[in-house]
Amino acid sequence: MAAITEEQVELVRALIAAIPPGRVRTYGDIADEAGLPSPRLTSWVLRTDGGDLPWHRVITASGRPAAPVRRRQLELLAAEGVPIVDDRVVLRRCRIGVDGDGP
DNA sequence: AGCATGACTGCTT
DNA sequence: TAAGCAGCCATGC
Repeated sequence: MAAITEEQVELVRALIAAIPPGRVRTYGDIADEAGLPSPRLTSWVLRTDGGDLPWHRVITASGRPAAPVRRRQLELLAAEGVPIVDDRVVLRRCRIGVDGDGP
């Protein structure tokens, strides 16, 4: 029996599904919102149940997509209008839940 | 029971 | 900016 409940997993999926086009969120943000004890659990949910979810809208805090799918994600994100520079997503412009205070 | 793995993050060099 | 290191939690062997 996993330490996390089905409710938590469901919440994670809901949060990911709620991400609007042209916007992205990090694993850590989703984990925090869903109440997961660690951002690694977000990857776990995505990897196991992410079949019907817009997984491409979930990226690492580095602004770089996950390794096994990074090529795919960059293409999908770019198609949605997400600003990408040098194979990297511009989080300060498309990240949700955080307001870029500006440089 | 113990060790290795992974779609991670933050801090330090 | 990039690279290295430790912490993190569930899963698989």
